[in-house]
Amino acid sequence: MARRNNSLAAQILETLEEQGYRATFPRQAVVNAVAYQDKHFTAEEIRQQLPKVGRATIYRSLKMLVETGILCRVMLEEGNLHYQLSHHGHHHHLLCVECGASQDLMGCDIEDVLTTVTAAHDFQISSHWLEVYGRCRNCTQKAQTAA
Amino acid sequence: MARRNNSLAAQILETLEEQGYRATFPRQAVVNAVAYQDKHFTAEEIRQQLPKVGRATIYRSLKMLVETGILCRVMLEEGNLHYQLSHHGHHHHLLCVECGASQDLMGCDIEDVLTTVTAAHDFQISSHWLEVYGRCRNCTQKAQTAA
DNA sequence: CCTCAAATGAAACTATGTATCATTTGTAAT
DNA sequence: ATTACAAATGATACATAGTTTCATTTGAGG
Repeated sequence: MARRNNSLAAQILETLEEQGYRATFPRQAVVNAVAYQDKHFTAEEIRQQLPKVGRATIYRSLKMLVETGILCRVMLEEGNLHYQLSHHGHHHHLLCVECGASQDLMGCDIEDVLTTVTAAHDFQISSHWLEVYGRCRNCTQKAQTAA
Repeated sequence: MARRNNSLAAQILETLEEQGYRATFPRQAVVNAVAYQDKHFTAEEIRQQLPKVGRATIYRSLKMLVETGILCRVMLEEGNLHYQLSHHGHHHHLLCVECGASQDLMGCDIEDVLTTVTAAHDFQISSHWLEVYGRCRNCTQKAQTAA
């Protein structure tokens, strides 16, 4: 697991270097940290895990990682923005409101629905943002066992 | 136009009173202001329009209006949360990135798609959030004329 | 081992709220 | 009309999430 995350971090750093970003020590620390997370996370959480790295640097690094497509932002139900690794291109998230787990929803079938529906409104879609909230398999089972 | 907005404001205040909220002067000012907006707006925009009302009161009133279902929040593409009147129950928004106009998307057809897609993930949906970005009819036409 | 742009960190600033608490005000009962 | 009192307000401080500025440091190429 740790190995896998390390190689993931290495892979991210490689991508960044290819794009002309310097592999500084603080940057590497941030990349390691985000590769290590198993849930969506906030900038402040990363900051607490890396007390030696300056606050501005954490925010700058996360912003850069979002811009390069390595991270994506997820919107929680209450309206808070978190970050998480973005393994794929366009995709959406199934967010478990119980445990915070997040699954990717690939093959965005709603595109078709949206094009049809919005055509009636004379609206030209450029993009959309969808978040789905609910309970993952584990948490559904737990709830049933408890009841 | 002004008359219609005034009656809208009156209607909102009536709803609030029915729910046990007192019709204070600052509160009426906020309700008038939000009824007067023709686009989604921020708390700060309302505040600038009502310099005599305290900042905390503006935020408290907006929160209350969201909780009572009179306002809803919309997420802009960059991640900023704005407010707008919520005329209906569950609905989504078509947000014009050009002029900021927002149309409601009723009859949420994506529910069905979501249930089907997420069943494959053993995920129990409780809610979802969708925002659609693009260009409204006016702005599409303007762009074509200009080109 | 220089050089210099890129990156950093400290600190101040912005935006968007929430919490506290002493004071004011609507409302319902008298 | 007066009063009583909870609800609401406003000033202020605090919280969170992020950006900006700028003097200093550092990584990478020559």
